[in-house]
Amino acid sequence: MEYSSVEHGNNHYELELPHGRLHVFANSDVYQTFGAKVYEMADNNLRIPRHVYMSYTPDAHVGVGTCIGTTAVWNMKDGFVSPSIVGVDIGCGMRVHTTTLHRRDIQDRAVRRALIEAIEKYVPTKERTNTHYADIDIMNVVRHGLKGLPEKYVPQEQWLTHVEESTFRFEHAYLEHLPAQIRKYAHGQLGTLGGGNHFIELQVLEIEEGRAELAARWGLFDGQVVVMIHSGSRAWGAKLGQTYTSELRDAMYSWGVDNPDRNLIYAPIASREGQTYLNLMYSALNFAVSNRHMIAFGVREAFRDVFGAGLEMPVLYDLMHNYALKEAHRNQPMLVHRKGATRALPPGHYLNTAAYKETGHPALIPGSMGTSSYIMVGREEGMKNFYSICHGAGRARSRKATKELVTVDQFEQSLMVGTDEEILVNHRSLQTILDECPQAYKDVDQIIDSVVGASLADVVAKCKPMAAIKGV
DNA sequence: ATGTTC
Repeated sequence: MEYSSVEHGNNHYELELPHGRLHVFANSDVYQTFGAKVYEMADNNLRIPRHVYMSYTPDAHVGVGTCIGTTAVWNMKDGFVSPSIVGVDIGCGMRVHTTTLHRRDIQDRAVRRALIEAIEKYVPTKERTNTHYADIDIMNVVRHGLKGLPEKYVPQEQWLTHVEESTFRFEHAYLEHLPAQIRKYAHGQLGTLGGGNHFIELQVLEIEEGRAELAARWGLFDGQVVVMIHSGSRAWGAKLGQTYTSELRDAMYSWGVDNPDRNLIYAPIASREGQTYLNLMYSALNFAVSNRHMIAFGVREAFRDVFGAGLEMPVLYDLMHNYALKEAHRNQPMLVHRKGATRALPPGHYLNTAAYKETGHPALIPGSMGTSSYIMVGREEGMKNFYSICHGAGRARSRKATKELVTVDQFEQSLMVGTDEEILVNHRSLQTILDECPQAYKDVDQIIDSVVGASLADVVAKCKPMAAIKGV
């Protein structure tokens, strides 16, 4: 594929692909790692008519239909919505809770082991087999998000306000078109972690130099113990994604729409099919934010078992990296798809939730197991990328290739097993989660350097992992 | 990522 490119400096490249313009944000080291496949994929996405904007963040890598690390924007009035550019794990996102604990309070591995076991008791990775949360009406949750949860599951008022959205509003009449069987696992899966790259980590903060004031305003301090959660909408979103990928594929066929990639699915926002997907997608976002809320509720129970019932765990923030949101940009209503891309709004931006209007909100960026995660804040210059930054390190190689390349021994070494610095894991053997080892991912520090160098966001704190809980 | 199924 032939294309020309312009280097703007500031880790910003502009590529003229056959079907349109792609912006790439990466430092030169990361930029050089992008192969032909990600550009081919971008070009297929650029065939979707009337796109306003498309970009890759430095964590971009090949996904189904669309690369993970894509921001893609259409005008609401004549644009398209794509289940492929939302991704299969609708509403997948990050959440951080703070504590008053200091690193020294969990340095003892017996304490960390107790926390891991307590968390596993309250937060299953697959589904609950007991009758917990019988008073939660799952249809209320998918309609109203956090506001559909009984009050007793809201430990502090700020659990409802320090989130990207507490309720994603949509036309509830579309619930009539929910896939058959979608309710089957929903209740038993609320407040459960899931598998793959999803995790709960105990981390310790290192406040970035010169950022103590903002950190303090957010309730963060050096050496603080925090809990980072990465999970999504479980089977609810997966089922919706599958069903509507297939329905929209049929519609594309009937309209005679042709794309070289038959895994790239899209429909006009105004079409019946587009509207059905878009509305039901918001039910998955409500499930996802409520799922992370209930996971956090379980983590809080676990911490109280270990440290006493006086302990509170305020939420720092909860935000997503797989969705399509209606946002006003350039005085126009736009549909902003973020597939493995995180919104990072600057101080004062109107889209900020009230609690973070003045400072901008924390943008939560996970690393990989054994490497740091980051808490960042957006910059005004981020406007050039519709306020999107990376969603994490980004995969460097497939799960299969990772298992062939990396040994359990190497994985153990990267977790410093057997030393005082060991990062504890809930799994007895690392073999089952070998495809989640740090070697499967790009170097997160290079990704963060790319984002900072592009003036999209700044680092507020680095989060060092002390213990990790993973599903399979 | 997901539950189910060859």
